[in-house]
Amino acid sequence: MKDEKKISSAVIKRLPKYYRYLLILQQMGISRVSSNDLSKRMEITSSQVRQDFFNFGGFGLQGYGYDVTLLVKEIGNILGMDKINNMIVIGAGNLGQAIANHTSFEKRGFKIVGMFDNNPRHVGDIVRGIEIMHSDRLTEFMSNHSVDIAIITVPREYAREVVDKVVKLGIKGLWNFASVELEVPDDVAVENIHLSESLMALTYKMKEIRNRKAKVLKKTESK
Amino acid sequence: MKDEKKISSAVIKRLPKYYRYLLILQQMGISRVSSNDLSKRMEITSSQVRQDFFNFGGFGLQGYGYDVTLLVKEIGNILGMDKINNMIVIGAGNLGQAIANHTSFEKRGFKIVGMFDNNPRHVGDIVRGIEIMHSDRLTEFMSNHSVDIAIITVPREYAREVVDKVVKLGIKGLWNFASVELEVPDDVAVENIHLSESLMALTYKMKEIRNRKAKVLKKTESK
DNA sequence: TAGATTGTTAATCGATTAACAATC
DNA sequence: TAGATTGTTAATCGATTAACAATC
Repeated sequence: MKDEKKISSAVIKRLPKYYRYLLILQQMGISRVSSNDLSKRMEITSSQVRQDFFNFGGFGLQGYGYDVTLLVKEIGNILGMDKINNMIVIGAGNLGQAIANHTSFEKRGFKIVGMFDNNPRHVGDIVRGIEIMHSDRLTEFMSNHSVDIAIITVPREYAREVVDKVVKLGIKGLWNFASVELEVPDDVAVENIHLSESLMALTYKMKEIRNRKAKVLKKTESK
Repeated sequence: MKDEKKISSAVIKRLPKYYRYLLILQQMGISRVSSNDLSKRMEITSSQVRQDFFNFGGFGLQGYGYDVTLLVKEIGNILGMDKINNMIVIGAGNLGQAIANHTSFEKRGFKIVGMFDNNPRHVGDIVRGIEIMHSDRLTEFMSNHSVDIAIITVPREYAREVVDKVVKLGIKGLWNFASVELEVPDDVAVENIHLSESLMALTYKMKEIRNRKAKVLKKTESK
C-alpha cells in the first residue's frame, strides 16, 4: 500500500473555513456550487479551491461543480466530525458557561457531557441541563464516561495542574483557553486559543488603516 | 521618500506570538535573548527570527543578541499597542463578561470603558467596576467618550444590527465573536473569532494522531 | 583580540496561480 | 452535441532556510 502524500498544513487550515462557508450555502438552500462561486465568496482563487479539493481526490463533477451536501460531509469527515465528540468543561466561570451555551457546537456533534469547578459558588448550578460538579469528582466521572475533549477554562494558574490530571485520566484532546504553554504527551492533541493575539492583530490592522489614510492625505496635500 | 516595502502577512501573523514569548521571558527576568534561544522556545528557525526582525530594520546587536525590553516595545509599537485602546463590550452575557474580566488585556493598554446589553436582567450589574448599560444608551455614550474598539458578543442574530449602529457612530475597530460575516466600510478593521474553526482544528489533530497510531500498529503486526 | 551573533544576500523549498485537456 | 467546469500538470511566485560577511 502506498503512503498517501502528506496534506500540507496550509490546506488543512483552510478546511474549517470551507466548512463554514458550505454550511452557509446549505442554510441558504443552495445544493450545488462551482469552484468559481465558492472562491468569490471566500475571497480566494478558484484554482486554489480545486487544488485544495484535489488533494483529497477531488469531490466534484466536471461540467457540474460540487454537490454542497456531499462536500460538507467529506470535509466534515476529514476534520474528524464523523463521530460524536464528548466534551467536558473544566472551569465553569463566565467563559466556561459561555462555551457550554454555544449551541452551534452541539449541532455538529460536539456534546458537553460534564462541567467542573472548584468554586462552591458555581457547584450545583445547571447550565444547559448539565450540573456543575466539584472538580474532586473529575476522576470518578472520567472513569465512568467516555470523554474525548477537555475544555480548559480555568484561571491560568490552575491550568497546568488540571491538564496534568486529565491527561493522566486518558484525555486525548485539549481545547485550551488558559493562555499557558502546555506540555503533554505526543498522543494528546492541543489547540490553544490566544485571544490576545487576535486582539493585537486587530490593532495592527487599525494602525495600517490609519497609516494608509495619512499617506493619501499627504499625497493630496503635495499636489 | 521611498515607499517602505510591504511587510508580508506571514511575518505579521508571527508578531503577536513573538510578543507573547517575549513577555514570558520578561516575566522570567531574562533581559537578553539570541535568535537561537528564541527560535528554540518558539519552535521555529533562528534564521526566520532574524529574517523577521530584519523586515523592520533589525532590533539586535551583533555578537550580543536582542534586548528583550526593547524588542517588546518595538513589536508592541508595530502592533499598535503604543496607545491606550478604549473598548466597549456589546452583549454583556457570559462571553462579554468573561472578556471584560480578562485582566491581562488591561495591562497592555486595552481598557474596557463601557458595557451594553439589551437584557434588563443584566442592565445595572457591575463588572470590574463597569456598570452594564442598556443598549439604548450606546449613541449617547459614544458621542461623549472616545471609543476605539467595539467587542461584539451579542447573539449572532443581533450582530449585524449593532455593528451597523456602531459603525455609523464612528467605530474603527471591531472584535467580532458572533460568527457572522460582517460588511463594513474599508476604513473599519474587523477581527473575527471563529471558535468552531479552532475546535475543528483540534478534532483534525486528534484524528491524525489516531491514524498515526493505527499505522504503527499495522506495521508491527505485519512484521 | 577572539568569540559570538546579527544583518543581509543567495539558494531552496513549498504554496499559489495559470492553463488546458478530460469529461460530464 | 455544445457548454461548462473539474482534475491535473506546469509555471510562477513568495516564504523559509542556509550561509557567511559585518561588527559588536
